[in-house]
Amino acid sequence: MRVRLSDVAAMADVSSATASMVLNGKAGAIRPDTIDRVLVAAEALGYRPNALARSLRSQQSHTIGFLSDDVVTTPYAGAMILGAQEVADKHGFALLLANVDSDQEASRHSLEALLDRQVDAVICATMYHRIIEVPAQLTNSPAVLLNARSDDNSVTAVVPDDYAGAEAAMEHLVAMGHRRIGFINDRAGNRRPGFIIDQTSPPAAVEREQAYHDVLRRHGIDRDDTLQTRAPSDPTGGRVAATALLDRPDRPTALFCYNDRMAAGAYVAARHLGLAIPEDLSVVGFDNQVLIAEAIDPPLTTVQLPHLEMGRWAMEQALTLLDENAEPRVRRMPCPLVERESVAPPNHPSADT
Amino acid sequence: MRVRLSDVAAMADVSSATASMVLNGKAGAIRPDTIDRVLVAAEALGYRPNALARSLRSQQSHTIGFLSDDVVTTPYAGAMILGAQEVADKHGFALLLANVDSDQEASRHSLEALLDRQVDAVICATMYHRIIEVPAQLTNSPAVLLNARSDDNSVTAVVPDDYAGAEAAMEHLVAMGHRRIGFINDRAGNRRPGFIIDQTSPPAAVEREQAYHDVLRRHGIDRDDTLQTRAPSDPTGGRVAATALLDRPDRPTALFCYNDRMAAGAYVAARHLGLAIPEDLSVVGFDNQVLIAEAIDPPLTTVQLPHLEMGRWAMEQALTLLDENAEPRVRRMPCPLVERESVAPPNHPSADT
DNA sequence: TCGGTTTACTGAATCGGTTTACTGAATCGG
DNA sequence: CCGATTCAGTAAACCGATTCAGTAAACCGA
Repeated sequence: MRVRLSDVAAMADVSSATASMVLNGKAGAIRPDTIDRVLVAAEALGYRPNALARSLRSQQSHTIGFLSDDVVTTPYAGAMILGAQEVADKHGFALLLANVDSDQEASRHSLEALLDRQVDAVICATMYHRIIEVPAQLTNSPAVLLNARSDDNSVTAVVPDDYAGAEAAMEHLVAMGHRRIGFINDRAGNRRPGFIIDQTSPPAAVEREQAYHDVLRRHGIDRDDTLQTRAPSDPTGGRVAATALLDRPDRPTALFCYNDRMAAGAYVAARHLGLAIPEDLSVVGFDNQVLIAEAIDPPLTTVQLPHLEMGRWAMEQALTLLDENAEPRVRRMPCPLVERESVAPPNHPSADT
Repeated sequence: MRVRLSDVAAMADVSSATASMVLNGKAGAIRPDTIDRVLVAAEALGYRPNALARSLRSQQSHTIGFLSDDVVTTPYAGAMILGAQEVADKHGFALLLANVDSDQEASRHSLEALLDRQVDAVICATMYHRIIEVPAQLTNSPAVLLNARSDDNSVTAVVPDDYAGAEAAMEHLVAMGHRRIGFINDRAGNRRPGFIIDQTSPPAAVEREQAYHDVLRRHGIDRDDTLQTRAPSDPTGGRVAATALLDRPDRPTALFCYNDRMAAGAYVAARHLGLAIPEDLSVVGFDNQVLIAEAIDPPLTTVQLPHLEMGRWAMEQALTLLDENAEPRVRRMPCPLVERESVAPPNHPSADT
């Protein structure tokens, strides 16, 4: 079997207590030559401590539970996990995965599987920016919400700053000279709840809409509600919505889309109407789904969701929660604008200013 | 703190040995009323066994290590993890994550972190179908390769059946009446090795090329090497390669692309040349990156990489390896053709048959 | 009534470490 | 030269379960 501490101790001719202290750097009162003997023996035998035994005694598993609500449907998960992973690794922690789905019972079970394994903390990630109800079982152990926050902000959380991201996108369009800017928002609804429950409409949609209006107002552009619409957040939804917005004389010169998939749909609509991007129509998306943004022509200017950074931050917080019990804080992570080639000054600047 | 088994035992007025047996269903020789007392006590106290202690004693952590070589860069990871997760969950196993990168030293360290935690088996996943050298540390514990296989097939592994997938794509094109079919393959090279080392050129590229030629030959279509080209596997590579293939009088009526990103590039090339898809040009991709396939117009017919199924299969194998030690086997998972709208019969059937 | 089984449980060892309290020897101050 | 420290290290308890060997009581047949 595996080499045990006692094997090392025997070889070095010391007690396992001594060997333990040496290998853990608590060798304050151990003679240098003894330390050497232990070190040499450990090396010779290729000793690796049994983390289970260590955790049991020290009541610290050096493991963080990562609970997420649907790994497969979005490619976002990877970035969040990687960010968390990266930080965990640097601190000698490992990530224990569990995923919850719409089945309440199964979800509780998954969470308990994590807790039973004595994870030191859990990171609770959602695939879309959400406001969730924190599972009761989580209140005992340190928890960080990732891409979600609790309704009362009583749990440390990190979410994308959708408002600022949308603001940047809109400011960019306005700076390019656009005055008539359409907004295709997500049609909220039929998000299946799950053990994690939406309490209000998705923050992303409301924040981006707010930013859309605020930027226009700030620049003295009159509100025109016919320029705003909602649709399912997929390419088809985007195409249909964009067609409605664009197929008229006073069409907007730019479109701000809820996400890149809808933006891709808007591209299709524009082409069918004979509108060239960016000459006749500028488009900005959201998410920076590189797969889409680089696959469509021209490459899409969009706003990045900082999944990697959020993952990192969440793990950093989780780890600090282990020593200090800090006040819960909610971090809004910036969403930088990623400029590609779908935005240009309008061909025929509208004259409403 | 947490409720321990001894707390339950005390409440039920039995020894912890008895409580243990009752709760583990080995209560063969325990009186029904005693069983009840224990059950009631456990329920009342909300007892949950400490998995660490249990694992230490039973020498089984009920945890599988999931080692992967780069979670973030591709959206494939999610599906593989989810598949593995799903099966693990069903059997009461959890997934412990680790990722390796190009840094050998760091990678060894990650793997050891898994092994130290006494994972019962390890699934070693790569983001691209590869032939890898299995890390020496893995030879002791059960291991399954996911989306990769070892050079000598001495380790159980599951890979996509790239040959059959490409065959299906080509047969589909031929069945639609195409005789002049272009093939844009991946330009192998500058794949950074890593602790996991490529030994030959990527299997996906060679298998798909083989299938391309075999299908043509099978249908008596003469080989025309000017219809085949290679490029970096991104949209730009696809666009450049497709332009070269299409911008000539005897252009192919269909294009088989190494992946969906290149196919998207081919769309761009076609449009610039005034070719309508699928009327003037049929296109088939590979990967079934839904994000791309549904975002471009028309939706892309492509071949699916069965990541979810491979993830499931790998975990199933890993779990069976725990009880029986079966012969290593290598499974080639089918890659189904996903028909969308980018394929149609050729406009002007070529006359070379 | 008595030896032998069964029944229904318990004590204690164990997994592989960590940590505390303690001890024998060396050292030191006076 | 003696009692008090310091030094270097060890025995044993402990983390929270599982499990084997053992035992007291009940039961059983002759």
